[in-house]
Formats: sequence, C-alpha cells, structure tokens
Amino acid sequence: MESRPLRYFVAVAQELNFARAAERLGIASPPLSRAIRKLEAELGVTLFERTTHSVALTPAGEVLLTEARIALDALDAAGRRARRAADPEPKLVLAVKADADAGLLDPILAGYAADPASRPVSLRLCGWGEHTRLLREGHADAALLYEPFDHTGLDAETVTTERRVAALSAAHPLARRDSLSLADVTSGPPGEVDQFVDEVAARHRVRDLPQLLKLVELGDLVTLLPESVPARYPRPGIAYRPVPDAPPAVLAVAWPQQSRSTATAALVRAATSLRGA
Amino acid sequence: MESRPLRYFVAVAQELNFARAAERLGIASPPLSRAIRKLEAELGVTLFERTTHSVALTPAGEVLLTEARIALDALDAAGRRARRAADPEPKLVLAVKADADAGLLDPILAGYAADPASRPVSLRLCGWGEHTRLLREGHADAALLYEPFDHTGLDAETVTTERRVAALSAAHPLARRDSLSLADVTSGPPGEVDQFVDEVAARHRVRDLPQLLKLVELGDLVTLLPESVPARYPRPGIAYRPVPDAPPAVLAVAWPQQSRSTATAALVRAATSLRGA
DNA sequence: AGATTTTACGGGCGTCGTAACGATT
DNA sequence: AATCGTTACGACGCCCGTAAAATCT
Repeated sequence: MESRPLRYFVAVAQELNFARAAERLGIASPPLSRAIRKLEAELGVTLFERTTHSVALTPAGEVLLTEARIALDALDAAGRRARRAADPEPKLVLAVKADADAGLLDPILAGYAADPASRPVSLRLCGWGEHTRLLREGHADAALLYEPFDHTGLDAETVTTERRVAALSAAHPLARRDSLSLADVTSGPPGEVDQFVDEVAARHRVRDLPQLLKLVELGDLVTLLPESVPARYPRPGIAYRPVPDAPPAVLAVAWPQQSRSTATAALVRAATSLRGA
Repeated sequence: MESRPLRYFVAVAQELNFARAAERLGIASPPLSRAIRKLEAELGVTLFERTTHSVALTPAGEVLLTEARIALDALDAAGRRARRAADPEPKLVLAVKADADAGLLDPILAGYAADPASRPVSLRLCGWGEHTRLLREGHADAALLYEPFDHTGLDAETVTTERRVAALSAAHPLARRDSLSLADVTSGPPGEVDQFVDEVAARHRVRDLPQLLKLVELGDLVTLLPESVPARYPRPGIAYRPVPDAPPAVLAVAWPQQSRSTATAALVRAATSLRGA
C-alpha cells in the first residue's frame, strides 16, 4: 500500500467529486480516476458507489477514510518529528488555545523552567479543537486543552478540574438568581454538557473567548464556562453565576503517545504537579 | 513524504547495511542508496552516519525509525481493515496467546455470544508480544494479554488481576517452604517483576508454557506465573508456591484506539463484566 | 443538453539495474 | 585484497495530461 493513492482517495472521499478532488490535488481527473480504480483492485474492495452524477462512500470506504487519515497524519508527523529531532537547540512546542488554560499556563511554564530536563518553550496558539491535530501531525510536543477531545494516538493527564459558571447577560431574568441549575442553561438532555458548550461556540461561528463574551453581553446566548474565566474577564454587562450541578471542566495536558522525550515528560510533570495546589 | 522511501529507510535502519537491506527489499543497492539520500534531502536531515564499513543512525534517524514504524503499521492496517470491512459476514478476530487467558477465555466468549452486537469469533493464536503488532497492523480486532505491553495506539481495560505464584522444581530447596518472597525468586532489583518474567522466557528461547514448565521441572529455572496456571498445569515435578509480595499479574483486553466497532465494544463489555465475578 | 466519470493515447519523469569507481579495513 | 557505499548511464515502467467517448440527470 503506497501513500499517494491513499492521499488521492482521501481527497475524493472528502469532496465526493472526482473533478474537484483532482483540482485540489493539482492533477487532472483521469489519473485520479485510474489511481482510485487501481487502489480498489489492490484492495479487492469497492470504495465508492459511483453513478455519473453522484459519488458515495461504501462501508469499506468509510473505514478506509478514517484509517487513511490516521496513517497519513502519522506519515506527516514522522517527517516533521525527524526534522525537529535534528535541531541542535530543540524547543518544546506547547499548543494552547488563548484563555483555555485555567490561568495555569504561567505557573506551569515557571515550574517547567525549573526542571533540569526542560527546554526553551515555544507557544503555539491554536483554535477550537486544533490541539489534537497539531499533536498528531508532529507540529507540537504537548498541548494544554479542555476535555473532551479525541484521545486517539495521544496520552493525557488531568491538570485541574474546575466548577462551571454560567455566563449570561446582566439583563437576563436568570441573572437575578445567585445560583443556577444545569437545566436552566442547557435546556437539553443532561449529561451532554461538553457537547453543549462546543455547539454553542460552533453555532455562532465564534473563534475566541472575547467574541463569545460579546455575544453573551448582547443577550444572544447563555453558555457555561470554567470558573477561572470571570476573574480574568470581568464584564459589567455580564453576570457569572455558579452552576453547582454542572459537571466540572477538566483541563488536561496531552502529548503524542509514542513520545519518549524527557523534555515533554518534564512538562507533564510540571503541569500535573499543580494538581495538589 | 511518500511511504516507499520510508520503507527503504526502515530496512536500512534495521540492517544497518545497505547491501543486506537492498536484498531484503528485492532491489539493488544503488537505487536504495539514492532513495535514502533523496529522503535526507527532502527532510533536510542526515539520517545515517556512514563510513564505508559502518552505518549508524543519527539521533534524527532514531526518531524517524520509531515514527516510521508507527506510520507504516498504520498504512498496512488501513488497507487490511478496509478489506475486512467489505466482508459481508465479518468475524471478530481475537488475538490470544495460548494459556495466557487466566482461564477466562471461555466465559468471555460465552458472555460475548449472548450480546446482540456479537459476531462469530475467530481466534488468532499468537506468541510472546505479538498481540500488539496484530492489533496495530489490522490483523486482529481485540486481544487478551497480560500487562505490561506497549499501549501505543491501543486502548485497554483490565479484565482481572491475579496473585502470582513461583514455579520451581519440586527438588528445589525453596520448595520446602510454604510461601516465598519476591527476593527469593528474582534476585534482582524489585519493581521490575514484569521485566523479569519476560526475560526468563526470552533468555531460554521458550515459546510456550509447557516448554517453560519442562525447564522448571528440570530445575533449570524458577519463574513467576499467574496463580491461574497451577490448576490448569498440575505437574508432579513442579512445586507452585505463593509469593505474597509479588505485584499481581494484570490480564487486559486491548483494541485499536480508533475502533468504532460495536462488535469489538461488545467483546470488551463481555470481558470486563467478569471483573466482579 | 449539461455535467461527470471513464477510456484511449502519447509523452515525461522517476526509479530501476548493470557496470565502474572510491574508500576503508 | 576484499567489502561496502556511491556515482554513471541506459532502459523500463508508472503516472500524468490532452482528447474523446460513455452515461446519467
């Protein structure tokens, strides 16, 4: 199994259209069509159900898509990590989303710097759910992120857990109460709080916390945040109210499972050693 | 990054000899030499320190070797899993080493068969430490195996924990005692028991339990075994003695981390539901 | 009729193999 | 002298691109 046909396959599977996929790959349609047929022949499996005006994945194709993404990520990561291993002054790259650190980034870095195995740290700021991709593709050595996330190929340790607060407009009727319950906020089935939080952000096309808070201030939405946020983002127009029955927010440090780096291990030590504090 | 040069690289890194690696790959030396140079150029990194009569990996090469193995395994696994996904009557392949099941294989299979999500099971018997390779390369859907093992790319749950017993010749002086301590048996630093067990087997080139017991009977060695063994392998010439201070043997069920198969999930349920019993 | 995938054909680039060279033990 | 990695060179094959055909909406 070669990697190039697999890249072609992923492109087609994403576009579900040979012409567009070919364009994205920078080749013409015919070679692409043949490459896919050859791949199907090699595997002895039909990957796409094609009619002239529609392309759909077969069950085998679905499986290959998820597996192929993993394999191709690993391939990219291999090259990138080898390159970085040749760096005479290797930096430790830590992926963090702005403000998604429970205020612990500085103490973690301070504790890390004191470790003899530590290295200079390069922060890689990233957005929603990018952490895991950066780790899997070899762009980052470690990441600081909130659960839940896809643990595939990663190891992780909990850094801290926080209670949640609801953020709502100061003018909102619920703001008059001192404390809220989960049902007041999510209005959905319980136990899906993490999904709820992600969906709120995704639905409004919000990419960072200040934007989200702006929408809250305008009364457009109510959301749940870790309790470390209010102290760092006081807003006159926003009321933060505890939600005692909401499950806690879990901040974790994650790293590629196969990592054998002592520098990464030291960072994990530094991050987890704050749990007691 | 293409997969073929990476396969070539792994071959050279394993053989540390271009000629032998080329032979193993079924090509001549020159193309291999050029492929490696090209790969080094692409990465901008030196992978081997070559003098005419010695080839050694650079640090970057070491990193690439471990990463490349993972990526190539994932690539193979992708093809194999896609093939198997096209099977209209898919079987669940369970990797087990003979006698390394704490006697739980039958109950697990029985419980599994009762699950509506279950499928016909095909047992894949394997040897020392092969389980993880079978999982990673897509040959097996799940494995039943003792800790410790390399968890990279795998998820696992504990099935059961067992106390350990020492197996020694009935004629051995220690056999007169009712109970032994760890120090009597390992004679090495403590806390390395799992390593000790593996090494005993590796050192004597033993591939299965009956062979190992034969050596024990002859008085050639003393080893630690899970306490489920004596009942299934009574031997007049062998004394089994409890070792209370030995850490327990942990039997686990493992599966590829990215698995979304309900059939695999059902097997895991069946295996872990025996914990209480 | 329009859009899309697939077959047909010709050209180029990559990779391979044989042969010769250089270097080290 | 022998062994091993590398360079040189000629050839084969795979993959690509353009053009045309087939098929479904």
